[in-house]
Amino acid sequence: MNAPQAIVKHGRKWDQVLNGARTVFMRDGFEGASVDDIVREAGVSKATLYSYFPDKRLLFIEVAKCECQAQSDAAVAQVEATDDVREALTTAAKRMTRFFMSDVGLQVHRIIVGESQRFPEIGREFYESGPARVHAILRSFLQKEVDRGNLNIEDVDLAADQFPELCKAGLHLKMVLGLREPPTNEEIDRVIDGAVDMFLCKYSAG
Amino acid sequence: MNAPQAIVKHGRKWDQVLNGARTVFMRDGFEGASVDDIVREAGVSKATLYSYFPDKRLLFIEVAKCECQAQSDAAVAQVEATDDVREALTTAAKRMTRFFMSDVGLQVHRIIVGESQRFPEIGREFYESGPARVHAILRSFLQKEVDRGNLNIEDVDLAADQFPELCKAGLHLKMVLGLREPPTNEEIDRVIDGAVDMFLCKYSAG
DNA sequence: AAAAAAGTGAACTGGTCAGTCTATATTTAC
DNA sequence: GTAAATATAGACTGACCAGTTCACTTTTTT
Repeated sequence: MNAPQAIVKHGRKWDQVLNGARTVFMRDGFEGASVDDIVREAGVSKATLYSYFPDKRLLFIEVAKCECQAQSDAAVAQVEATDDVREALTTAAKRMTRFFMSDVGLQVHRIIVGESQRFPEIGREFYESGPARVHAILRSFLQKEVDRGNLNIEDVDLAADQFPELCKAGLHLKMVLGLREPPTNEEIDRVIDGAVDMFLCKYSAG
Repeated sequence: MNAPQAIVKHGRKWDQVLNGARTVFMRDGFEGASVDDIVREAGVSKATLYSYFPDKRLLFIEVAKCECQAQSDAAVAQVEATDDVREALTTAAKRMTRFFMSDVGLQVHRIIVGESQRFPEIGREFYESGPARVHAILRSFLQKEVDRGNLNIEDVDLAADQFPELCKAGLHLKMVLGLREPPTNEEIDRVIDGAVDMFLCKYSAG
């Protein structure tokens, strides 16, 4: 029964630490989370946590990177699988918007923005593993459609920046600040359709 | 010489306290600013500060409200003075974008977003005195142009949300996270023109 | 089963900080 | 000129918290 356990690069409690940290950081924010809370939640000793991570900040960066990569991968997967441009954009917008409005998405955004002053590398890691990936994928999708003659875009880079902003349209800021209930599906559709309509109005070929 | 000093609603040192607080909060953020730093900067004793404000949080709210009102008043003034729609929108966009990218605008945004979890009323006060005012003014301007027949907008509320988002277009997030230099005037114009073009492409009458 | 690796718990250090208090001084109002 | 209001310095309290250390236990490897 020498089942070849996947190489455990970090010792038995690595996952516990990371899961506990994710739970507490997402609940209490960076400053609000105490390391003692995290080890309690993780069911792990403080010494163990500090044997994995040199300090609280790097632990948080690890958590944020994992969340971001997972979510941004999911958000843009199979956008390129669709032939119809409107349909592809609508799908992408749906995924993006849902993530923007999700509890995890909002909380990561709050913490990253709040801490980016004190710890600039947090901001960079987040940007690279989240928004930058979305931008790159969107950019290459748009370029492909331009080459195919389906879209007519002078400044593809700008267009790839505009589309995600349109998907936020007022909702995102209000949610980030905790000023409203999560939007209904109808509200999300209204924003998404508005975004796609406006985007295609400007950039449709012909 | 009984010069009728303007009614000092708050004692002689009120302004000193507020100015010192603004300086330190803008430099160090909310958590990063210690009350001792603030009284030192303000040239005032700790007891004096606490005679004006019951706690640090309310002091910060006062500072943030002042900044926001001043800035959002300036940002939308005289938008309605122009007859040409494109010109009016371009002017509004310029003001908004400049504020979004200014040191004060970025820092207020960072602090508010970071602290809105712990102190929800901070988020509300900020929203009411900033974004909500911009939205209201923009909304009424757009409605007026619709009534005049210059614009054709089904959902004026949505449109008034879309326009400010378009003015951010990638730049804002990068600036908030400290990932780039302030944009040049050319970069700002590129974003603004892109925003106005797209907006009018969708909503121009006729 | 023995050795090596990983984990434990709890106490401890050194530091920070919000908010209070007191006895004293200065400014303003009458 | 006197009383009331306002301001002062800074010590103090009580709490919190990141990160260390150490003697001890459990798990894994061989």
